[in-house]
Amino acid sequence: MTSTQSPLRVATWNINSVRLREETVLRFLRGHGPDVLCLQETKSPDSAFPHDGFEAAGYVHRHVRGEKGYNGVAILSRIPFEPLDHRLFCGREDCRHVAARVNGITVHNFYVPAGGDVPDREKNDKFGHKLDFLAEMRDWFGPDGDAPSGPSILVGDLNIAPHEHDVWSHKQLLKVVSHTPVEVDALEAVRASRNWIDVARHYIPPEEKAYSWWSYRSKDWSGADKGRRLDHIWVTPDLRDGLTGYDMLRDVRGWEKPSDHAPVAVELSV
DNA sequence: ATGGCCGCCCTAGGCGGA
Repeated sequence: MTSTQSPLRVATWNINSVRLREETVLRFLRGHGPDVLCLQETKSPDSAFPHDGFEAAGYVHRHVRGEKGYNGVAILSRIPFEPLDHRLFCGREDCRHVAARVNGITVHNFYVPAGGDVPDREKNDKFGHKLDFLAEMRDWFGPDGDAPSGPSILVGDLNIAPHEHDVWSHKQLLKVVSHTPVEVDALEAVRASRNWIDVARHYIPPEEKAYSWWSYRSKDWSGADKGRRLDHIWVTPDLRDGLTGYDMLRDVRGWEKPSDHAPVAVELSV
């Protein structure tokens, strides 16, 4: 029986190639020191995952699911965990989910499909895939689904910025994939499936802008600040009273050769 | 105010990202 009162810190980061940015991840681990780091878009087959550097940095527990070139998720931890079975979505073998049980808490790491350019499933299969993926998540966590029960944390690049101030311009992004009402509704249905708490908005007032992603295309990403909050940390209501902190690590987006996503992190006392 | 930028792949233009 695990019994701790020490804080558990969990971070999530779309790293956009873990092999290209191994040193960047190590810099983050040394500086921020989360207990658990969930990565998305590792873009690495498992046989080529850069285990050695993370091992040396103390993240000796790892659960990785990668494929060549696309997608890929991983959980790195300096505390022991029980690897859990991943779930396949939309009948595909792609690597968009991985899970583990840490100190009695189930941690789900997701990379939701981006959805392509056109927000219409009749014209764009990728958008249909995104909506179908979200519907399967909703059903899996819902009353008739068989997702693991008990205290849980759901993190990842969910590729949707749900609230008005999760994007730089609500009005200008209403028809842009990541902020369309149909996607926002689909994500809300996932959230409602277990009454997940959106930890960022638990701490940040709704009228305050909050972003985790800025396009590579902007010459001055920070000055222009046309971001979106695509990366999320949700917890089940039984963990609400354990929440002790939340961070969006914007500075990391400004490091040398950065990912276009910044890490976000939660701390809880469990 | 939308730009055009990244990273990947049986190395070079095409795909996916969002």
